[in-house]
Amino acid sequence: MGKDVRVARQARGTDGGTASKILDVAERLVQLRGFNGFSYADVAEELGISKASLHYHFAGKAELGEALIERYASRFTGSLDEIETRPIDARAKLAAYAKLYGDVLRRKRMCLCGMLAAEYQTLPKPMRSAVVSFFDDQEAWLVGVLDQGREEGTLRFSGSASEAAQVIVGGLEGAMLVTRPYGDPARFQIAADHLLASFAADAPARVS
Amino acid sequence: MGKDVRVARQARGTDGGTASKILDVAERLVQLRGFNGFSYADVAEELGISKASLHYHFAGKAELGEALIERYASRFTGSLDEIETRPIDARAKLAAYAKLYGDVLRRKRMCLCGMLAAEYQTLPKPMRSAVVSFFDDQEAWLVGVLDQGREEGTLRFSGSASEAAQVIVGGLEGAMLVTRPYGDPARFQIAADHLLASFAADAPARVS
DNA sequence: GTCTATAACGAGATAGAC
DNA sequence: GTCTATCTCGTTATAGAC
Repeated sequence: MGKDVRVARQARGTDGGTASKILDVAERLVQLRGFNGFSYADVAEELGISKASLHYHFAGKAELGEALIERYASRFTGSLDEIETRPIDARAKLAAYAKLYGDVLRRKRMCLCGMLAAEYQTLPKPMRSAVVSFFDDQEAWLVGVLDQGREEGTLRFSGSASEAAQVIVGGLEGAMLVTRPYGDPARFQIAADHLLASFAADAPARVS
Repeated sequence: MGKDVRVARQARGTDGGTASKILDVAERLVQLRGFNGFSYADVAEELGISKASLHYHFAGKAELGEALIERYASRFTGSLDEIETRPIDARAKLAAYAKLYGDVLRRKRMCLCGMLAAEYQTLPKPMRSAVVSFFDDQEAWLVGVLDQGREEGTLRFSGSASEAAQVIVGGLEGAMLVTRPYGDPARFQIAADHLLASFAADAPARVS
């Protein structure tokens, strides 16, 4: 493996190095407790290293936060690409998309960017931009699926594909948000199924 | 006005006294920044009083938080009662319900309990219970409206009314959550309209 | 009911040795 | 890369005067 690849993986926190482990722990803590609900001390203790070492890898909490979103978004993009490679129709792609959210919830976590959306007003500017970009990316991918589904006849919706994509992202994030206090994944599934059904073409259109 | 009423109003923060003003400021700060995103110092400075005075009215942040949810839930219940008095069908009641959320969002705020749901894992136990109770109350009211709508033929949905209520609460909370970073209320409205339409009976049923 | 003062703790961050 | 030690500041909370 060339040095460039190694450096790139390290920067992205995809290898098994310390930076990667820091991101793993911090990511879980943010998804569970929020960006304002964890500290460098929490991460350091869990990894058995000092707070000072954290600052070597990530200058400050803001930079750590940026790296968290970047890696999370990158992984999500990877999952979306993988779904695109499957020989399935658009409706099934939508179901696979919803399952990504369900997988996060089954690990007792909130979507990283959904959590950060709640804390949006307290975030440093670079993190804010990254959160919005995450949602933009999600919706751009969904627009492609929705257009495909409308063409092939598996999906049906009124308004623009962009609007429909916003409805889907909001619906899934909200289902995660409200489900977590109840600790019952079935609750999420009901909302997700309803949402998907409201875009399916195999039932008569209902959204005027 | 009798002493009992006065004491009760004071306890609930519905009069214009100091406790009420503290709740007003704290409520806005939590809805904007989250429970872990504001401090006693923030509230004290805005009101021009000392932090120590805050502790006279609310022993600690946890007690302030409980009082916040209690008052918020109580006001919300009042709004639901008011909707119930209107001579309108269930579908219109559902639209009025969604408008309550839209009103919050137009003030740039997140639903108090939606915000607290994100921070759920970091909340003191009494606050957690109060948050869950809030959602339970919302859904109980919605169940009544949904049953009415199904009987009178203005609403249509598959599954139990309870499940439908969960879908509605999650959908509205999620639309608020994702809309706020964009600062565009129209985004919320699109999601809310879609949600309402998916339960309306004037279009053919689509949720299997 | 409100104040000043301060305690007690935790947060993010830095210096400099190893 | 990682450490110990330290700094500075913010946060919650309390004591006690007025």
